[in-house]
Amino acid sequence: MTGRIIVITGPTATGKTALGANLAKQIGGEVVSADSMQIYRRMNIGTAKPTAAEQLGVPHHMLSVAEPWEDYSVSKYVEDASKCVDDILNREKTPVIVGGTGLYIDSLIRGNEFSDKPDPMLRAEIEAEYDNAGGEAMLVKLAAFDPESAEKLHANDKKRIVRAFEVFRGTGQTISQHNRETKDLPPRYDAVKIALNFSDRQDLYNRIDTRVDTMMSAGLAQEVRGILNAGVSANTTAMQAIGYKELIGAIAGEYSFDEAVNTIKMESRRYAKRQLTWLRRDDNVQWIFYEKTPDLDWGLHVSTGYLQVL
RNA sequence: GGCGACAUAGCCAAGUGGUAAGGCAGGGGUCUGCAAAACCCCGAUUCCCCGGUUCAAAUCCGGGUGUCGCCU
Repeated sequence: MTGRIIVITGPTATGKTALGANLAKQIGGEVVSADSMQIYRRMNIGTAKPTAAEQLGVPHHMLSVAEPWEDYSVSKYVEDASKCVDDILNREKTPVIVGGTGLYIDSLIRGNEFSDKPDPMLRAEIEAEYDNAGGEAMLVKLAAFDPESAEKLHANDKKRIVRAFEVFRGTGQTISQHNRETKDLPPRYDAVKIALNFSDRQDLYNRIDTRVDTMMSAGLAQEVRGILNAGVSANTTAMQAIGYKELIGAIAGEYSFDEAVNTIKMESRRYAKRQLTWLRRDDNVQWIFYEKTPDLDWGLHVSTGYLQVL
């Protein structure tokens, strides 16, 4: 039995949060965040995490569920978020997934199983092996047990080559076989995906730039200082988030805050571009294109229209 | 006004006689346990303009133009 869920996604700074909360309120649903960084507590300004006011009294799930020093990943997300979604469905309400982390959203919908337990020792071992042997040699070794993956991966793609070895050595099954099997399974949820974007890329970029300025005047630098003072290491995943890693350098005096702000804007634009690349290959997304600036009423109108048709 | 240096892609920049490095930005793409991450692909028929020397010029010569510096 698959439940009907709604997804509001799109690149950063397109107004997903506002549309998601309003839509959920309108249809009596609940929001489940799908944002890899809003997962973390203490990171509010820089992740544009919805404030209590912005949540409009609608229940929001999957926000601030981990500390910045904790390890978190897709598999944990799928595990936690699917519980939220199932619970909402059991209460006869509609889950509204809101966020820009494509991998999290797709994995949640498909109900991906990341069954094999992670073994940090094994991974470290394979990473050392990669560093010593080099990418090309590792691909040759990989081809011996998983030619399919070896062909697809680039020698420089250390992360995925290491993972291919890790899965095989840990489970005895190749990652390509595992992926093929999960792909063949029916999706766990029946989702209507709505993606927000702008007709003109420049409008998106302008929006991003002004939002970064807004974050700075809202005290992003203070937020970063506070997190560092709480003892969070700069090399955690959370502190590698855009806005945080750049400000850490400015706080350390490696460059000026002005330079940091410019870099944050640039990195955010590049991030938005990658998000669009992810979404464009998905034939199941319904797009809403804004002109110049997000239009909440129009977005609500169009998305409720999609819900009636689909 | 005089002297000197420099002019190469949107930006930075290598190349000083043999057929235009590289970096950044930008664009496109990949993505199944760190995903706001990681990885891949793409750019100058031409080097400020005009003429000359040469088999061959971004490279040498002459003249323009522009920018910067120094001097009156």
